[in-house]
Amino acid sequence: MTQADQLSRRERQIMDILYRLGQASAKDVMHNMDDAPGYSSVRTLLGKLVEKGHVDHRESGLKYVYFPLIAREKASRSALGNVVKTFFDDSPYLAVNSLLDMSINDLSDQELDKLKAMIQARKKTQNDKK
Amino acid sequence: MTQADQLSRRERQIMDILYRLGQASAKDVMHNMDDAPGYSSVRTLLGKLVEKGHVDHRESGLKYVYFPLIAREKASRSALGNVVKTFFDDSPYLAVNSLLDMSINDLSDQELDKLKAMIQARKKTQNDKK
DNA sequence: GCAAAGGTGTTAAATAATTAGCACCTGTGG
DNA sequence: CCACAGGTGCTAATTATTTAACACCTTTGC
Repeated sequence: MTQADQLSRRERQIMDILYRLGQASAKDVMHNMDDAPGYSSVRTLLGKLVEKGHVDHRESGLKYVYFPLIAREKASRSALGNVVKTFFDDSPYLAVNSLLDMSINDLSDQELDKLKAMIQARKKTQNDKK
Repeated sequence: MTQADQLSRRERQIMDILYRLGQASAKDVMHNMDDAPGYSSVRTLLGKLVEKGHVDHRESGLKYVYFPLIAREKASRSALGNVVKTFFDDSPYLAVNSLLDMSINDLSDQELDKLKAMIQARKKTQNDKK
């Protein structure tokens, strides 16, 4: 059972915002929801996430700033893995394929070169192991 | 606001299963949840998803088989896009990078070759446009 | 024919999520 | 000094989600 499966609708929404921003005050979170509830509600939700251990907060001047407790990178792997499993028959190849396809206009020549080099390196590694 | 933001915890869980399996009976769905509620509950949830227009069903012999109404490919793009936005600063490059990195052992030499070729083709297209 | 198995539709209850309200505390500017 | 702005903690009510139960219908095997 995955992590996100434990969270309610609003809780996930907020976690995503925290991962996107890195950290955020209650007000920040509210302003980043396009169907935001009241300020008070957002605060309650954040408190619940702290209770559940998904989020922590520190004082920043007069207010609190909240941030995820699971590192962004780890969470990103998990999220990516779920998408691959759910929509790409657990095949990273198909996922990369689709990702390249849908972002054809967002990738610079330079980035494409780097990806090519990275793939080449992977091949080398595999061959070494044989 | 994304599609999944409208669904409750259980509803998303079920949608994911339907996308993973392509189609499924209520019993199939239940057996694919590792924290499954009762059979009756699953049926209610499925009914709600039908009501909301996310899912349809057809008779298959004696029972119903449910399937998502939004095509898998479209949904996959959306899901992938969300992950890129949430965890990779909206950069497809970083996402592909990470995906290659975490699945190094799952990609065959052949697949790596195909990806390389695909990237090469993308570069060509870009150059042609200039 | 008829009981058992395995579906369905519908309804109602319990639980969880979501929202808002109020009292309080702390700097800030006049 | 004191009112105001902008936070916080806590509590309560509403609403949505989640769950289960019951009555019924259809096929299957004896």
